[in-house]
Amino acid sequence: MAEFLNGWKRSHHCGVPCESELGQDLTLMGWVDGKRNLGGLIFAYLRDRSGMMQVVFDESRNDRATFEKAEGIRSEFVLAVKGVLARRAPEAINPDVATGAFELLVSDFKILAVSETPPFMIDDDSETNEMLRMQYRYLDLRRPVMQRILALRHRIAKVARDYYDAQGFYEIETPILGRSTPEGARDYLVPSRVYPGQFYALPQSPQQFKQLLMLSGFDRYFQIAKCFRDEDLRADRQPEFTQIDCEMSFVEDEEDVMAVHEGFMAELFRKIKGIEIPLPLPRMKYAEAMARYGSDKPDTRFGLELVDVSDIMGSTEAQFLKDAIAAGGSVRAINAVGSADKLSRKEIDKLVEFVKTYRAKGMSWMTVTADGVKSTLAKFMTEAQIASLLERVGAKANDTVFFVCDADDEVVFAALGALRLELAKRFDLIDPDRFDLLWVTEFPLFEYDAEDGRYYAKHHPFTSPKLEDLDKLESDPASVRAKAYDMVLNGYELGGGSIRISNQELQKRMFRALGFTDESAAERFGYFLRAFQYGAPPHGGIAFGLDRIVMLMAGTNNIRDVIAFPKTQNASDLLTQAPNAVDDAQLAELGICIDKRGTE
RNA sequence: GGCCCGGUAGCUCAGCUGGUUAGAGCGCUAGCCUGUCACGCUAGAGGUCGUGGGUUCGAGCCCCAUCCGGGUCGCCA
Repeated sequence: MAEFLNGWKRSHHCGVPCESELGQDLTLMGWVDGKRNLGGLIFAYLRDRSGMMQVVFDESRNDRATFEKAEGIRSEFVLAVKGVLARRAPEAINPDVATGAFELLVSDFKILAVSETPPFMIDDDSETNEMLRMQYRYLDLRRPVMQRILALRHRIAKVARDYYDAQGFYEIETPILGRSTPEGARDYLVPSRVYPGQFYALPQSPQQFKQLLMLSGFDRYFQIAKCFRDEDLRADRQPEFTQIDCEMSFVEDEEDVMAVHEGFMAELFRKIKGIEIPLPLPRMKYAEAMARYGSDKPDTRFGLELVDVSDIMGSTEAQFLKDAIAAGGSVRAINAVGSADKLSRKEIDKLVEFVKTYRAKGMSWMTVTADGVKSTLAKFMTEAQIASLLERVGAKANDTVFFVCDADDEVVFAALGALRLELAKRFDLIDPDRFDLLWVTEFPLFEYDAEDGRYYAKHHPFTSPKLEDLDKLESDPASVRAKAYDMVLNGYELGGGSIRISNQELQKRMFRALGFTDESAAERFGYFLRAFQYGAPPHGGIAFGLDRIVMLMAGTNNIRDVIAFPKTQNASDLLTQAPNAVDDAQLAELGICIDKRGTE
């Protein structure tokens, strides 16, 4: 049934022909996108990645064999079509299609491939279950919206290559098969056949290699790099993802690095969105981001900022608040302006349950009316305390104020940060056309892990501390700030980086602060530390999440939509059925013995 | 590992307090139709109700277990 092209050459893509091709003989190729058979006249759209063109088969014009063949075409058949491009009558123009004023009057055509009826509609309007879309990803990708997103992804990668090339960065590949590093995310491991019982690790990022490239004198490096992390997934997290990874030499100040890379973001928005982003971008210190937004990746497109009310609430009769503050915590509030008449008691209770998922023990609230306040806290407070509280958070009639208190500030921030986003979603406070870009700077260098009873590097152990905080490295590690920066867009972390430690003495102090002995540091990072003995230039860098950039520019909040062949939340590939069991001979070759009794 | 939501025709869904033969729209198949574009009209096919067990005179609906997909907390230097 299917025919060969037999010398036919495509003259145009389907979405391209316009005024200038009118009256010409064209040859188009593509997929049948719906057929309308009116009897002696058959219409269909032919679709390719550029768009669609209506093709017309006419019993009075076509010979009988051609017309009868046209009656047999079905959705998703692949056709090659020859015909004359004609203008449609004004009343027959389809304003919803880019080529809607034209049509191809078919003289001859070939069926290049037939198709089964697809399991779901190939269009942008149908809301098909994502499981099915992933099983038939090659069909899902035919949908115009998916074609647009992957084209966008290509153009973003192209802008990155052009921009960094123009800035003097070399694109250099680094290994996929590498060495497992103990700290950080869980590694994907690949067994070695040659060394039974030993493993390669897939890179979580090219971090150490790019720093070595700086030592090698390449001065500026970038790479569009696949990275792998064997951790649980989220709507914006996949086990394999792509970074635009950069590193540059002879910089010691964060500003030197940030200036180059905010230029990239501005270029992206200019070329992709036609939006001018004023530079420099706003900078916000980590401490401010946490205090105002309860997040190190604040969405600054709306208000509902956090307010510290510890001093006022600590002076009330509410013992549970006083205890938390005395234990080093705080009471903070969000004023949900104008929400009192929109939030029922039941909905407020739901919000209380919501913040509990962020480890908050509870949440108090206060609704303000013209007659006064109604609150779970009012019984603990004097009139004057209520008045100063309302003034502090700027509350007026019809506002609801929410309070979270905990002995651990992190819990307060996490709960109110999440509540803030939830309220914005609920009351539709976010302008979807707005792009708020900023840098978050001065991150803490360390993170204390209560379970392990030690400090961990918040970024990684090669991140440089702020030089002015050096004297606190041993005495007060929690207050040491890092030369680290994150780029944030609309509440998403788009990328992050740091100035690295290039000074050997400082690196040794850093390892000691992290609880490594000289021996254990050498054991884990020996080759890397040795490299720094041979002349390391000061350097720093950044890595952007390409998937997240595409996601935000495409206007989706699902990372799977911007990856051609994504994985499910359980890290499986529904199309290829990966991962899969392998036969015993293959395992034997790798020296791997799997105990199958436990797995049944 | 925890919590939450979902799984009924090819697709999207409805299915009441457990009660007759499980429905609708789209799609599909066949016929008619020369300006359609969500074509129209007529007729038709199409169901392990995710899977296994249980309760019951009777289960799509209730209970238990399990699989799959999604969201989220932990996790993600």
